[in-house]
Amino acid sequence: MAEQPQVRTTSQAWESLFRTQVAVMRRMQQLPEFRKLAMREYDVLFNLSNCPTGWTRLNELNEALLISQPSLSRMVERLEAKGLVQRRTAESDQRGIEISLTDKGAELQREIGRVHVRHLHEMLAPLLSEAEFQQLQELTDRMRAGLKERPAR
Amino acid sequence: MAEQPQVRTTSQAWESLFRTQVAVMRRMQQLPEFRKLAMREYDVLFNLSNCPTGWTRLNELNEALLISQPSLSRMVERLEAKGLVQRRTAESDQRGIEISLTDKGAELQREIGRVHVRHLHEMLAPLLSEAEFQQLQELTDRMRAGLKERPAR
DNA sequence: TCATCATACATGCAATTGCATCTACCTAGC
DNA sequence: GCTAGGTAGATGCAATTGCATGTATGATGA
Repeated sequence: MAEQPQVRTTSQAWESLFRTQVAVMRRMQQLPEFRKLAMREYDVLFNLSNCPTGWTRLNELNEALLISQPSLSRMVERLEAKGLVQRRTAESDQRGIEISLTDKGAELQREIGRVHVRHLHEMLAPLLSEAEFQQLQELTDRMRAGLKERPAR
Repeated sequence: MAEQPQVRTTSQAWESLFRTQVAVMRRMQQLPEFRKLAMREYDVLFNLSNCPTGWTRLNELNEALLISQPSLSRMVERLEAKGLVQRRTAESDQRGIEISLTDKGAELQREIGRVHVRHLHEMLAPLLSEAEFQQLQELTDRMRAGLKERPAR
């Protein structure tokens, strides 16, 4: 049976993870690619591109982001105005909205995504070995899986 | 000699780390403690509380945060107006500003910090073992150490 | 069936943010 | 010493954000 983690251990691990995220993000934000589209907006396109059916509910999308519901609502409005996403009311629930990428939006996502991945790799590859990155992913995947069981609200 | 990581491995590890950070943050933001002070403002107090000398340069503080320099400049202004931080011009460089917590600011930081750590632990402890959290910290610490050698700009 | 309550998203509005730019100070090279 | 170029923060202003709340639809129970 695995040992129960100490308070110091969990909080220090969290702080280290968090600070690493900040350090990487700061470097990413400086890339010229994010002049076209703010990081947060790209994040929306990216999340939409990962959805298997193509269409995502607004509230579901909101859970994957750190912005408030009204902010997302208006951001989607702007992205729609730019022709990057489409909206429709959900069939199963007339209150709900479903969103998907337009061709133009999908294209832009891929374009930025390629550069994004390339820079990320240049930045991260020297830091850990293949096995260590796999280990890191395994640990964080399990954390998210565990969190999912107890939803945010 | 450790194997050189693949592009897929680094980008997937990053995505997993990033998503985990979002999932944890979303849960933290909902806590009633962050009514008093926005997360970003707490983050400033936290960073100041961790500084050994007590005083931190504005630009140095900025590097630990994901907000722009003008935003931080004004946020510090507001925190000063609330009596949570103090400012003074740096001795070594008359252009620079140094910031530190006031007693009131330090008190508030500790108060929120305690609750913060407690909730964090309740949330994270069931997810991984003691050893795994240590491993996670070790990996992310090394990532940051490696990033530090090649500064953000 | 029909009140009652919950949920999904939109909107008014004040606060915060970022971009571009400005000012003050520092550093180099002459 | 002085000028050119760089760095640290501050500020004007438009855009974005969050909070509180509104509107419409869905779910529940007497």
